[in-house]
Amino acid sequence: MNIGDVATRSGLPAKTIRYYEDIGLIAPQRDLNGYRRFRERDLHKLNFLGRARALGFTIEDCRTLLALYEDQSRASADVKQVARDHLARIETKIADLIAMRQTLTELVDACAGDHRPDCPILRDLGGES
Amino acid sequence: MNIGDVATRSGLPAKTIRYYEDIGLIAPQRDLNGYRRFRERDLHKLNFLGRARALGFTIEDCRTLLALYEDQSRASADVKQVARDHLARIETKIADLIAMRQTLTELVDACAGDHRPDCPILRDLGGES
DNA sequence: CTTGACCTTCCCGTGACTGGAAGCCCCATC
DNA sequence: GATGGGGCTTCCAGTCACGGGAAGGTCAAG
Repeated sequence: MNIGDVATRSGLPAKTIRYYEDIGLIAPQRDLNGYRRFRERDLHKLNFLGRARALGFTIEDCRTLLALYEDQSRASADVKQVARDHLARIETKIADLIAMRQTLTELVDACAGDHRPDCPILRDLGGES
Repeated sequence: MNIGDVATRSGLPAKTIRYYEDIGLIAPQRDLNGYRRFRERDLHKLNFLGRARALGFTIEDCRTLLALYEDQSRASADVKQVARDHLARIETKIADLIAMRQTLTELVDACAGDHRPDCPILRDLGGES
């Protein structure tokens, strides 16, 4: 398979796949003409990466997870720890965003949104609340 | 006031304040020695920016909001639109993160987290669900 | 006069790509 | 055999909102 084929089959842009090779996540072989040649195993790894990235894992998390994936003697505790740390970061982000949403919703609701210049949103941002 | 003073009083790092000047959000005067000289009005703007950023507005949003803030003939509808667009982006992010949290929670709960290699998290990422 | 805190500019690095330029390769068609 | 178009290659630059750190000027206290 060439890069276009695995791009289609993995759903990842070719650019991203090259990037993943650059940073050492995958190591496809090369044809004599210099083209990358991907095997099923590479495609499998790319799908793994795509799923992990979709769950919000960082690239470094992905590197760790891939290594654990390939290590038959891993302990599931190690995997769980990575996932739990990530989950904690997500919880924090959600909480931050919900706080923003709360404030923003209040401000938007309080704003008349008409042709007049008076605006509670700007008053709040300006500290004149 | 020098940059250190406004940094303390606005809660923004000096680096950030210089950056805001670089990109044209503020325009403090200069002393003869080249030091930036901030007036109350600059500090006020910085506080505005700090609050807007804390609510997750992008820098470009901030530029728009600041311009509206200074424009006495603005329409509050314009401000509201910026805030509503931003709110929509936040809602999307929250939804994405909650979906991730859901999946991750299920996977973490399903994982024994012991010394054994068998791991539902990796099985899922590997597409062997 | 020296010390140390503060200020200046400038450049590089972050994360995870994305866009684009310049150029090679391969296949099909005329 | 020339040509055209799509796919592949590398490399460089840009994204966003700063942060780190170097090299050097400035100021107030002792």
